[in-house]
Amino acid sequence: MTNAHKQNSMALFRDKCRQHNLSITPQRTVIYQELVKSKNHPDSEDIYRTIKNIFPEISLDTVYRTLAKFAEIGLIHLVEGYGEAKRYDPDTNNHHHFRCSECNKIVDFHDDSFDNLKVPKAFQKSFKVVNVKIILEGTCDECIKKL
Amino acid sequence: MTNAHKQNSMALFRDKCRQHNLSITPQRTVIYQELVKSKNHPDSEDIYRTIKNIFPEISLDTVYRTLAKFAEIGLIHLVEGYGEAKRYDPDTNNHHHFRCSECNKIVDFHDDSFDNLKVPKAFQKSFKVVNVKIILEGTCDECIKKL
DNA sequence: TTTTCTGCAAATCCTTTGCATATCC
DNA sequence: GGATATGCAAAGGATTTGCAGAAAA
Repeated sequence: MTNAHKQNSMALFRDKCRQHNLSITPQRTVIYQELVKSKNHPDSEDIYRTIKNIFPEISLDTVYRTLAKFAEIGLIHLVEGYGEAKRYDPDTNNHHHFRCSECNKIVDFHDDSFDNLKVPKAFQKSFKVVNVKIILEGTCDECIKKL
Repeated sequence: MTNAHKQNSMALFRDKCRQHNLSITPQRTVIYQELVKSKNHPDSEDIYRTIKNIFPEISLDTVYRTLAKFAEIGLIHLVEGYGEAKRYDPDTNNHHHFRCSECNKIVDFHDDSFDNLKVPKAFQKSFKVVNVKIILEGTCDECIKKL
């Protein structure tokens, strides 16, 4: 996160909380601060461990609840782990996936422009990229009808 | 999976198993057959439930072990759920992620060509796509040095 | 017959939930 | 003061593990 973003982040935090009628508690404040400082896309345990030092009475499930809530209101993003079970695909040919956020259905699709993406040069130099995974997220045709 | 693929799939299964010195057991055979038949990217429970009818003595952890093994040798792909804890990102600006398969580190990157992908027309018609998630998978600079 | 796999049960890891108390607005 | 959040403890779901017997190469 850039410095400009860091400076504004606490204001963003307060605005977002007010918008969604969330109380601004010391726990939430500290959790958000730690998250903004972090560089490694932490999980709840990571945040909990860090905060314990400066806020010993905080509980792990508050961290879980708070991070989930932050993600729900769009203050932060969930980048790994969806709480879902592992799901498998017997088709190993090149294709991509759409996942419906409502019913968790996964639909395959093929698209040339998605297949031919060039990995950024900065990565090719020092990283070995084996796979490019693309997931479209949204609402599927059936769920649109239901809503 | 197309008919051509289905016809070849059992041969593929046997070849891959032989290549990796895996015994061809009834359990593995049935699990792979069910997976090929499936259309919905099933999880271990789904496969287990389906197989129970025709193979009542199979155990759930065999299904878990088998699917993990199949994915390991590249016979099938893991498409959802990484067994990892949920991880969060305080940066809500447009960017993408690289994840190291060795150390699970997640690195942010920015790239215009990735930002400007056009969602396939077939999807725009009947699906509502809210987000395009791109994850590069591979080995990071530090882990390359270690290996 | 030697290696590999399976089934069972127990354990583990991540996460959620119910409830009483404490805190925020 | 009423709504909301927290902490604790217990429960839950998904997955893994250790081990002994069974099946594969």
